[in-house]
Amino acid sequence: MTPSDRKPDLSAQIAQAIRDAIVEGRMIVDERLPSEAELADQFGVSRSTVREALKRLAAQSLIRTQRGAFGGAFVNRLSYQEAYGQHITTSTLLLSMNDVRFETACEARYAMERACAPLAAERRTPRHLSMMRTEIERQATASLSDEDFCASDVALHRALVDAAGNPVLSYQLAGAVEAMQPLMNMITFTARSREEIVALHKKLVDALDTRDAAAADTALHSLESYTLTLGRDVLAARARRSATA
Amino acid sequence: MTPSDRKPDLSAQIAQAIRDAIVEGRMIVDERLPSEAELADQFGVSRSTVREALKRLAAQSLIRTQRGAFGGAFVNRLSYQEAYGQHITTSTLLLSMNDVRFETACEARYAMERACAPLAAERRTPRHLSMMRTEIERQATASLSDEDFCASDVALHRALVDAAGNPVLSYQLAGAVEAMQPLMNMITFTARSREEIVALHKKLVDALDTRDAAAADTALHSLESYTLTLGRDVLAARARRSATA
DNA sequence: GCTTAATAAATGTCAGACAATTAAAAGTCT
DNA sequence: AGACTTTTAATTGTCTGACATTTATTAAGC
Repeated sequence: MTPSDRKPDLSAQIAQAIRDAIVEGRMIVDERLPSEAELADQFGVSRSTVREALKRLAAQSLIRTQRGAFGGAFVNRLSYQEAYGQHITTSTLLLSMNDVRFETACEARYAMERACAPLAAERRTPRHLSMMRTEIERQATASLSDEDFCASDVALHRALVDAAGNPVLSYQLAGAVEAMQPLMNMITFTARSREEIVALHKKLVDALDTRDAAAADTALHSLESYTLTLGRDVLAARARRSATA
Repeated sequence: MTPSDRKPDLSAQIAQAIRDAIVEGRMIVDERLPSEAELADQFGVSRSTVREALKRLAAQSLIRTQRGAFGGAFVNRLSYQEAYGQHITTSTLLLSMNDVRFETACEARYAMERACAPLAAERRTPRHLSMMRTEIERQATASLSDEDFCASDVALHRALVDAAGNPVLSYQLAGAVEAMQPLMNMITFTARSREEIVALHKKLVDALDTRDAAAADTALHSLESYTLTLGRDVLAARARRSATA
């Protein structure tokens, strides 16, 4: 009855049928799907329609295709790498297209980072610490552009997340952290604010170094409120500009 | 040189080109893409190839299509609803296909839930509390199947996440919580274990009711370790069975 | 002015052809 | 027999052209 529940395309229906089979485990990883011609027969549609369905599934990394004899479409083992990529694309678009407030995204990001701070404090390796310290040094470089500063910030926080040693957590948080980058990029980081951030980053790494979960939590809270202040200033300045213009 | 860097299909290349335009903001929401025929001209390919590219984008909810005169493909505003759906599908598959250990998924899930507990304690409305209490009552019903018990568990935890009042956080966590369900479904909940879980759920809701973030955190910690125990028992039993078989 | 019919633009689907790729099978030479 | 080469068959990738279906606009008729 609603305008959106009209029957979808044949290719969408077929894609959904195969997707269900994969998600419900009726088809297992690396299993070969019937050839396009066979699928066309089975579903009673043309090969073009089947191909469109398969392309939909390929776009979600559910299948991969191989040409040639004994080729075909195979159920794809979804790798963390592929899942990361999709999650980041989706999260970035979700934020940019829905006018998500800076405060909201910032809050979500730091809430999630705090979630992995205790685990990171427990499990961080020397490699994690040195990676984070390398980024902090880079951030102290005066000649760094705002964009590069942001990128380094993301790299540091990514290291924090990875230090928790839980790939599922890393996957889930990658989207939140990376998707924030475009929002962060609109901030102009003054020399003063960079100093402040670098100091807080140092506190954070030192806390992880000494396995002090509480101190790490505090550092992240400080970082959140400071980032929030910076973001608010930018938005306020922008609002003033548009009011006078 | 690696086997994977061979040039992808034309339809994949075209999809990527359009995807870049959308992600980078060169095409804005609700903007109409050229017709399939025009795109075929522009890219110098046939209409079929263009269609396959568009289906890829549609599978990611990046575009929607409308038939008829003045129809065509339009840049789609990615809704939270669509993003949820994709995130859940991806997360579920990632977990089921990569032999993620129960412990890992469980840890990630509760770490993220604890992240929103303080916000939920602050912002929960009476509606959230009553929703959670309704689910707890249902969980105390002896006749409930294991599957329904799990579903109610997910509903309760979903309410907890939503109580944090941050849609971005809700989106990110939906995947983690829902993707756990298949793993949880393998657990047989005895009457004794259900009592225990219901008691912990009550503690959690009471903590939110009194806006006691620390108590909520404690309840979630207890829930995590208890869930972990249940999961480990199941896995141990399964290991015994397969050893004797 | 309102209703209805024609129109045109677009996507959806189909059929058939050929190109490109690739693993297996068959053939050939030493 | 074994190593190398050629052929073959299966399968995906791409193109062309046609027709069906949908739908907003336009025109016609009353």
